[in-house]
Amino acid sequence: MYEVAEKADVSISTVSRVLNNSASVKPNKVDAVRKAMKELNYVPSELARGLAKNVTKMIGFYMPFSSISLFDSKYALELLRGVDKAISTTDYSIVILNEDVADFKKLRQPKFVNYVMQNRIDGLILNGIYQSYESFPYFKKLLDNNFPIAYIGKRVNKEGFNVYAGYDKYIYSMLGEFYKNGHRKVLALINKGSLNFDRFEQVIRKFRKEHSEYLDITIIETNAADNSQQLINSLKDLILIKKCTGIFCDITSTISLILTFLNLNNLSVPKDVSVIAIEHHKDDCAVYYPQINSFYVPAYDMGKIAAEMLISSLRGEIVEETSRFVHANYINRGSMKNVN
Amino acid sequence: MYEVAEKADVSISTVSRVLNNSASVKPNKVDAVRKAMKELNYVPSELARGLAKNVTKMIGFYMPFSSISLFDSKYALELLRGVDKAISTTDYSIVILNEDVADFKKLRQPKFVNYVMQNRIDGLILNGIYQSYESFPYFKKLLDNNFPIAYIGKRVNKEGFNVYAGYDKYIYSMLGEFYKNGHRKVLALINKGSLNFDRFEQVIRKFRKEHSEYLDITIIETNAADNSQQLINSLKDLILIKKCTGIFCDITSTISLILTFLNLNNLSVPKDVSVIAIEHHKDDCAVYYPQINSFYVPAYDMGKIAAEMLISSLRGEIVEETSRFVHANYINRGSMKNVN
DNA sequence: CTGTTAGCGCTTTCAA
DNA sequence: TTGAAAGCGCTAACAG
Repeated sequence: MYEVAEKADVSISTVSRVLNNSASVKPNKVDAVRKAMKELNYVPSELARGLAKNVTKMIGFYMPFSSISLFDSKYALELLRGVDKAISTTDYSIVILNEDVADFKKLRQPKFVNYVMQNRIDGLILNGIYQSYESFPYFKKLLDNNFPIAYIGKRVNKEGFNVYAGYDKYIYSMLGEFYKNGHRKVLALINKGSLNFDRFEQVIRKFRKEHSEYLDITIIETNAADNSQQLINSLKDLILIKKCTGIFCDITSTISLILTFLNLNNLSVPKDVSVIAIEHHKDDCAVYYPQINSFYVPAYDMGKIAAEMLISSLRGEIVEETSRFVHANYINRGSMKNVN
Repeated sequence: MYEVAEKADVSISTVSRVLNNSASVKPNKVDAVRKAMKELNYVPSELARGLAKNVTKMIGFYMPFSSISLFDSKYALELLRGVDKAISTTDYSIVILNEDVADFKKLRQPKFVNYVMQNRIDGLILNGIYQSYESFPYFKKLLDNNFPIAYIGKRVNKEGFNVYAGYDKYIYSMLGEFYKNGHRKVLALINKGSLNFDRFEQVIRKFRKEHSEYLDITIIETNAADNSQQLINSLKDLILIKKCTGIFCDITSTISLILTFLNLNNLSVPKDVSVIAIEHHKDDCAVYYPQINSFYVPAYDMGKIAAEMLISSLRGEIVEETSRFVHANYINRGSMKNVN
């Protein structure tokens, strides 16, 4: 910077002003500075800038740890892909605030808290904190202090920005699909990392309360890392013996296995078993044979929207809608049979 | 920091020394400082530290842009997952240096160059630069300047660290599998984002030179974002009309479609068509029905190894092996038939 | 072993 | 419209 100032025959303050458009500078000096910057191949240090301005041009992306890592979840990745899309056109970058479980125990507070306190990030994008009792209080505090946060999930506060797809709502609709098509015994495969176990059960209770006939739902927790043998055994029990006529999968990664299993047992979809899944990427469930009905939860869009709201507000623009709902569309591909 | 110094009744240098273990400090003072830090809930600013020490505790992850984004590629994500695994147990974080194509044109140099020049990252993990003629020169220059880099791909220099799976080698083996099982007309589906198009053709040329009978390989470029109709048309041409007896997929995402297509046309694997794919995640090809043979390229391990080498060297440890080869295992699941 | 002091590279009053 | 100077929060000689 000194060199630039020298070469352009001005003071470093003027260089700074040119860099930031922060005050009026005589056009000829502006040109001189620009020229000098070019010739010297000058790149300002964001670090020093950050120190002076308390700004880092970094956005943290955090998910509370669970049995699975951020990168093990297709949903999280779709979210991140959307965030990345929005961020990559700006001068901000994404920092992955992924957390080791051991770390958490040592620090006794989520990684994102440290990053905020150290002024290493200007804003935060969070997912799933609602479901994490360890992280939630810290999140709430940051929110109360008006730290710029966009989170994916139900709104919890007046502060911050959020995007949500209404999990309770589309799960309820899903149950409704089975119910109205006459299914009364359904198997639900819930991924262990999804953190939504409790909410799922809640929705079931609500659904039962509001419907006359009993909907028998057996929940199996699946684990991406697990050996598939365990799942196969469950399928044997519940499909072959208990005769469930419907299957719900909350992630797509188990679908192949299910279809293979049914195939091997001479059962077909939807003739013998109806299937509904959640897809976080459009048409992920259309690649199977047969194609599978799904609720499409547009994680990519959600991440993108969250990031866009955050960036806008960071730039000082006013964001009118601080809470955004995205609809989870039900896509009928013929894997649901009416058994009445 | 001042407050801590005051509270502990020492100077800020002593606080700094305690923080960094940089010099011997009297135990009782150490305790006093530690205590003051706790009480004040003091968190040192990595930013200021970085400015003074020229260190940021950040590792950049970069892939040259191509038709697809980093987050659209399963391979890249597996890599990143491995990197994350290694990084998450350290005090470093990953910065995603994803690039917008428009950005690149504006800056006229890859994003990672700016990050290095701005001292925003301490090290760099790169993938696929070998195949990118735009990024390669910059990469080479950084390497020559001994900037800490670990890259995935063929070794190009004495400097830096690299991990490679030997693309040419396992592609050659793959061709060999088809050849020795009597296949002479094979369809190869190459993902457009993989950047490996040229290398693939090179390997074919080499293979043909070294084998007496002609291996007829038709390459189709697939595009993850594309409508699948185009691929189906190609399959009709090449499988139904040209009667290719083998299919090679370099990514798993097209497998479902292929199996569905074959199924609809009353063709079965491996009776009518033999299939080999590349899987970047263990047993990804085992979920299909029937299961598909694959070369397992352990992207997760590769990312992990790259990150580990980089971190070790950043910590000042000496890394003896600066180049690591990981073997791509061929897994036979019965989707290859001998047609002799 | 410890305090003083001069930076790291930039921003931002404050005067001029 | 511009320059001088005082920081941002920390580290690293240097001197004692």
